[in-house]
Amino acid sequence: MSPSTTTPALAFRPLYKQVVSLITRSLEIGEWKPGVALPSEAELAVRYGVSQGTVRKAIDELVSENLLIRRQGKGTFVATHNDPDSFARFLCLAPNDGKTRSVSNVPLACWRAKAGADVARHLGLEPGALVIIVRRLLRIGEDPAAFDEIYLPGGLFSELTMDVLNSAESSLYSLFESRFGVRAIRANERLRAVSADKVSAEALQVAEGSPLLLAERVTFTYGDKPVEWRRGFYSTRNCHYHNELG
Amino acid sequence: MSPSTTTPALAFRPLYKQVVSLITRSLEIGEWKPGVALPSEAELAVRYGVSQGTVRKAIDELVSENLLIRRQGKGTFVATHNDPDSFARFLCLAPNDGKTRSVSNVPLACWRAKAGADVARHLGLEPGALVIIVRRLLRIGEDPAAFDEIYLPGGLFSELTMDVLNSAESSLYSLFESRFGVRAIRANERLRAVSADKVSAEALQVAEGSPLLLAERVTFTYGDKPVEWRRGFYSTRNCHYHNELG
DNA sequence: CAGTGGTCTAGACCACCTC
DNA sequence: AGGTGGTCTAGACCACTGA
Repeated sequence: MSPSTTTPALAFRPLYKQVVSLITRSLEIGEWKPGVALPSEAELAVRYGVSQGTVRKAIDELVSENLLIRRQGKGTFVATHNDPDSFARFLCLAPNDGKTRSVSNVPLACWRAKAGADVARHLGLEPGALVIIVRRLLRIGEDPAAFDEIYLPGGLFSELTMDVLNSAESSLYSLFESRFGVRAIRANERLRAVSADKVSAEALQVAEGSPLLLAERVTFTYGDKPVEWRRGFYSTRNCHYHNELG
Repeated sequence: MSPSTTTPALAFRPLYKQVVSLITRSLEIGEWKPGVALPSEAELAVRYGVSQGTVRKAIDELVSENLLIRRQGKGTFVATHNDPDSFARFLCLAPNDGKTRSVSNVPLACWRAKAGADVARHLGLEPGALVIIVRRLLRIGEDPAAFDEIYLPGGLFSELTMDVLNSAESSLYSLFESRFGVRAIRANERLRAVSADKVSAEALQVAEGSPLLLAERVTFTYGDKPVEWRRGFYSTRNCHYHNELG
């Protein structure tokens, strides 16, 4: 893998970027499972035929993308949603008073349907393809905080049932990861303010017509492949959606 | 600046972190103004008595914090809100149809007042201190999209008047930077869904009671010093607030 | 103690921009 | 041609972890 043989004149691709690709591929095919340690930087350097510095730079990039986690003196680990650190990484809701409360997940329903045009587009499926729909309530402390309708591609989650949802003790992304081998990496969210319809008003125990925060989310796994489309209605009486602008 | 003399046993501080501090300080005191080029990495290495690699690592960090911008072959520049790249960096509103539209800023009012407990707390001022309050409308294309009430510490913006606001052609942060030497670096935002009161309904041309997105923002400059507290009401009929979760 | 990631250096060479 | 940032290397040493 010497630079001279792998870098055509017009599309220069640094060595460390190639190492990024190779490591990503290994993550993708499951060579290293979530939570386990990668080989040491020195070993990887030998494996890829580059210097340790180049491996470090590649890992730097993957750490900044939240695919890997470094722990000094221990090693470099594959990120996982089962970890306490990145447990509710995609949950932007927080109590107004700043006190931390337990978050609990209450599955309400789970059924199969054919994808409409909208859902199919967001999930990159053919219209009419099988999708699994999950309704659930999220409680923060005692308060019902979010009412979510979640659309999943049938091909990836075929074993998902109400029983499976009920047996899960942790977050949905954690369940997706350990039970279905689907790792959520990043997500795009769009927020709007809407009036509560009957169903969400009831679930969230607010008056029909109350203002709610509507969050529509597409979640991606490796290779920017969409694996979830979600509509969440957030009650912002006791909570808020927080965002850091950098 | 050898490591042995500058790193007490219990609080190890890497050299490059110290360089980060030194560069930040120079930015803070205005040694390098927004938009201009820093000395080359080699020059900085000499200046700080470290290797070029260490300077690079320091700059890497400042680039990732959006304080500096690298341009290969040209140099490293101080980030600025006047730049087309980072023009509306803190604006998360986008049209639903994805088409880009011009964003225009319509100042509505500007007056002085004494800070209430809330505002004082967010701005780190004494209650009763002088604050300047600005009301403005943001149009995206032709649509009124946001109605903002902005609280600024009187000490930093004493020259701010309606005339100044009207004469500004670009974003507010750009104005703060070039006219008042106050550089907005990052911000924390809290979102809620609320019902439109009379004033905001009128400004945004929606029915009173319509659901609106309320964004409360604290903006910080160097050293995590708060310089702005803002309440923005967003109409999400034609726009949405977008957020990327990594 | 040995193994891991983290820092720092010096030097070579490459890609990009401008004159 | 000469400057800038960007990549890559090899090697030394430091800080942290756990047996």
